[in-house]
Amino acid sequence: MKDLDVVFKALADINRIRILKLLEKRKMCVCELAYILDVSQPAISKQLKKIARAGLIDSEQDGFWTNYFIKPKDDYAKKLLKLLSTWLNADAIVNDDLEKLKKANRENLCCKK
Amino acid sequence: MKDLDVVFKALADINRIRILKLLEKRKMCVCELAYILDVSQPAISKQLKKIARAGLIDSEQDGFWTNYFIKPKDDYAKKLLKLLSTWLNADAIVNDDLEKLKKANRENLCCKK
DNA sequence: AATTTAAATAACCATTTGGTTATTTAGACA
DNA sequence: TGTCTAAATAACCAAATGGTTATTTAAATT
Repeated sequence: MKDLDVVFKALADINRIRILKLLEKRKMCVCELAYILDVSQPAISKQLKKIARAGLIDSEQDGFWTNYFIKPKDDYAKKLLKLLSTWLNADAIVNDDLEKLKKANRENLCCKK
Repeated sequence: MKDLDVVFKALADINRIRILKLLEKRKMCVCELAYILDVSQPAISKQLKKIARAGLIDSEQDGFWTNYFIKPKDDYAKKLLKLLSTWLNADAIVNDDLEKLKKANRENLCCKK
């Protein structure tokens, strides 16, 4: 039982949903997400940790950066992420985020200052 | 967007999940749920309100009692409740609750004191 | 009309949540 | 080796959560 409520909790926040909708498109690093959601880097780190603990995402080192990506670890995660991928695709906030994502450039956002 | 995170929030609590797994079996009144989950009547009322606002359940008057029952109001609710119905059917807590449900008798639990 | 009973609401409290700024950690490269 | 830089962690805070007890509301019965 414990596991399932952890997964639902991971999905029960607008910013975490926004993160997941972004990760549907591609791997992303912390600073890109912080830029797009317009919250601090530690806030994103904490949210990612919560999503990761729930078994929805994983991460890998990539040079300077840590890439986070969708990686469902069990049936709960698999089914819920699949559902989520069918939802919010016409949502205003999500689409604004995706617009911002197109312009986002890791090298400019993070390193250069 | 707002709607979806409200639905996930409604599912993001063990006691609310337990309530929904019970309502999968049959309509129930507040005092039956309070007895089975072993929390106070107002606690159940609050949880039910949260689940109802998320569009997962509805209620109807039945004599002295108010019956609550599964009633998904939109696609979010429909799909998530369907998933939930396939999960936790071997869960210890859920099965204990269902055992207790078999013995639960509205007339004895509520009215008689 | 008065009484009884289930459920809702109010008031309260401890814990959790989700953000912030400041600091530490660890990988990449000069 | 020493210096950058991205990400993690620590410390903090206001708001939300989920429970409690006490009280109010509203439906059903006498």
